[in-house]
Amino acid sequence: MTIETQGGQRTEQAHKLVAASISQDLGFLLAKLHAAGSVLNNRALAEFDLKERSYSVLILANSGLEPTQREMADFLSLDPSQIVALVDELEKRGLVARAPGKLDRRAKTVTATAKGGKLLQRAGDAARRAEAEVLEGLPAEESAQLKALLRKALWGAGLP
Amino acid sequence: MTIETQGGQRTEQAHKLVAASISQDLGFLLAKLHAAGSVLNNRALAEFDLKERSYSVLILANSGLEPTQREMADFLSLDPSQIVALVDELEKRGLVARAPGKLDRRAKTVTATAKGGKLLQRAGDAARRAEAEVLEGLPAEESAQLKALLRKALWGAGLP
DNA sequence: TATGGATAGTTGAAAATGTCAACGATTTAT
DNA sequence: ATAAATCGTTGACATTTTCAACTATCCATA
Repeated sequence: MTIETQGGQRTEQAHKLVAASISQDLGFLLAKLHAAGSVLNNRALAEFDLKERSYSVLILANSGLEPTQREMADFLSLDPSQIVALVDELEKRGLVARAPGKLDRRAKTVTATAKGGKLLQRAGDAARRAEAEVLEGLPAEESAQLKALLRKALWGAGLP
Repeated sequence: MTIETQGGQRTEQAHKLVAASISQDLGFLLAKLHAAGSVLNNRALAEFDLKERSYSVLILANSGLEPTQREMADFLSLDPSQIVALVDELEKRGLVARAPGKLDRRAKTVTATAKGGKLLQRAGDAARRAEAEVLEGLPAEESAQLKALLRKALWGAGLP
């Protein structure tokens, strides 16, 4: 993810437009790095028939936190109906299972199956390689710093 | 953009799922902060009948760099056909003008009109306020650091 | 404890976006 | 001169987003 190379192929020039003031705009920077990262992520995950979305759901399902679909929707900033579709697909493939909420029978918790956990392990490796590629312009310390700042912006100082 | 408040309305709980490992994933963090920011940005820009996209195009048109549509598409990570639609709309509103490229008559450069420049000034104020809101969890120095790291990840060390 | 109002998941339709192939006009390379 | 590539544009198609409605369940309270 820097200037001249990306996955081996030449992809984007150091652009004259970098000089424009929009290069100081947080939203633009987030969108652009996210767009670049999505390409690499989805490319890496395609091997496992996953996309960023389904990968996220699978991670949450495998977290041990027994999230409900609603919690996933809130956390992933997705509409509940999109979660339905994503979980449907993962469930059909035997990677996750729905269970009625223990406390609330309206809710359904989603947990990864053993098969889902195994797939996730391999997919996670690929995703981490893709992330490393996105961050290849930053030394390790700065990568960690970037992620820490993003977390702090989202959730404040206290949390993870 | 921290935990309990956003634009005055309560919006998202400090979520139990923050504990999941996906909170360490760059793509997820970028997507989530970008999603949160987009809501605020678009809300702020609606007053001027702009969205993030058209706002970006207007900024580039007003940069003095006389970008071509192709350059804009590359820089904004959009399909050229989307630029056509965005420029069409801004041109119809008298905010930008197309001109044939001086060197290359296939290309068209897009520049902001005086009217476009004025609107952009006001819209820019609103956008900056929205950005400040997204970054309210970070002290000024860390906000600057975050943006610097994003730029470095995108374009390497040398640039802006 | 029964009733009303909220909430979880689901479905389906409508709107907005993204992706891609084709075309004419031009440029660039041979 | 000709061939191959590039720019903007159009239109078709797929994917994603957004939203309203519906059932089942929960919660508050009269």
